[in-house]
Amino acid sequence: MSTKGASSGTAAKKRRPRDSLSRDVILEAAETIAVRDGLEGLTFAALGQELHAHATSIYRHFRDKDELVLELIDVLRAKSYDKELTSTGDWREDLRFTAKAIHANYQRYPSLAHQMSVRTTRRPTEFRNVEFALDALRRAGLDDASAATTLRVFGNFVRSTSAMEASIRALPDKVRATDELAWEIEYRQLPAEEFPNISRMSDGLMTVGDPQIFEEALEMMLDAIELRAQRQAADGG
Amino acid sequence: MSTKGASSGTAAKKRRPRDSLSRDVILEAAETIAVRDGLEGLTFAALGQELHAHATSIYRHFRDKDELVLELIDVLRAKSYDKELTSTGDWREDLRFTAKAIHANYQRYPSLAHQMSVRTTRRPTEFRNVEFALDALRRAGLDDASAATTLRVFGNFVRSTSAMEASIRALPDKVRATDELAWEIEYRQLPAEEFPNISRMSDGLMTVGDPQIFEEALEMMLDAIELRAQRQAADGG
DNA sequence: AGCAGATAGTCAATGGCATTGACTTGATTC
DNA sequence: GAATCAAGTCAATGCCATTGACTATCTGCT
Repeated sequence: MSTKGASSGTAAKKRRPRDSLSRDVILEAAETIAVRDGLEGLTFAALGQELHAHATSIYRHFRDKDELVLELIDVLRAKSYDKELTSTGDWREDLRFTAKAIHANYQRYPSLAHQMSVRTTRRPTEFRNVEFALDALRRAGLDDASAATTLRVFGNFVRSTSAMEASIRALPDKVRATDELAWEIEYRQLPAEEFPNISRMSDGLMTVGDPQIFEEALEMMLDAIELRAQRQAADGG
Repeated sequence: MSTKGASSGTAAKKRRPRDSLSRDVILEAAETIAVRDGLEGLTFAALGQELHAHATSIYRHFRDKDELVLELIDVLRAKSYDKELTSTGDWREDLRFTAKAIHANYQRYPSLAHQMSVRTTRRPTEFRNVEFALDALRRAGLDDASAATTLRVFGNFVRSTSAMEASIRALPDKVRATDELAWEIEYRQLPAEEFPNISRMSDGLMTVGDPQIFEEALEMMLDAIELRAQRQAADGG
């Protein structure tokens, strides 16, 4: 009944119905691919296939790939942690919460993490988080100027550390294996006299992707913030 | 005289003399290009041109681009900070020194920084730095286990923060401008009642590439290490 | 109803890129 | 001085983003 007869028979090439494509539809497909194949798999060709559309149709909705990826990142963030953001009253707990949310989001999409950390730092959609964190820092006892500086320090720390951890996870297994092998081989040849510390602590140094590291680092950062606040209180009083 | 007569006349295509290519020669050319055009400009074609050789000749010396880049990174690091590494006796100063050396190196080659942070973490060539840092941490008062953990925390922190700062610097100007514009526009529309902290501290929040951030973060990390050592001493005694 | 224009999908082509396999050349060795 | 083998070269492949021309299809207008 519809336009071009042969829609029933043997896999006829159909033109996608008009207006069936949109930013949202495309972003959904992009997410599917990104989750399945990572950023490397996210090509216009793959997108076209996923959408049963011609690859270049996407250009009707996004200027270029960068625009698409950036918006995908925003979508994914919104999904993960723009929801509930209510203070517990404990500034440490509040900062810990935001940090872990970012960290978790980066680990969920490892191959996007680097872009997230580098392009996302000043997105308008983050105002709410910035306000929340600033409030926590004020409650920690920092004055306005220190809170602003510390926010940037803390934000950079959380983002960059999370991104690096994720990026290492996102490396192809083969690459990681090769990298580790190179280390192993030379490690065994280290003279204990020249490298006493390494020799003594060898076990503690090997694991790299350990999620424990982030937790430890986070607590240390929070300690440092607390210390800074104490010093400021001492100065002021 | 030489082989194929016409070497004098109008720009004859010469074959590169045998054995005139080597890993070192290629890496030197790679460095030239990387400094001039960044990692994006470092292609086999560009390399070929720089070397007056056919692009694919390089495959006789490196398995693939990854191998080349990785070795380039190693060369650059060796140049920057494998030289002098003598303790000042002050553990804080020693850790600060290594951190700043890494940071400086990353900023010198911004487009390589991300790879440096992700691929370099366990290179055999870093044993000397690891040993040095571990020694400093022991002198700070940490026991073996804590020193090992803290080293990883500190190393991750330094590398990732430095890499992120560099990566942002390495973004094309156009991209950065666009990103900042988006923020600016929405920023002006924020209701001060809903975002009191942001509104009050606006000035302190705008600058992103500020090198001050790294310094602040570093001192905070060192504070945290000191605190940890103090706690450990208190526990033990 | 029928036409004009615009919008959204499609298609074919381009140019950049890494990588591969077949070739050539020249030095070394017997 | 012929065989050999490594090191340069060349042509081709395949993946990728991006562009400009083409073509349906929907909208509103008369």
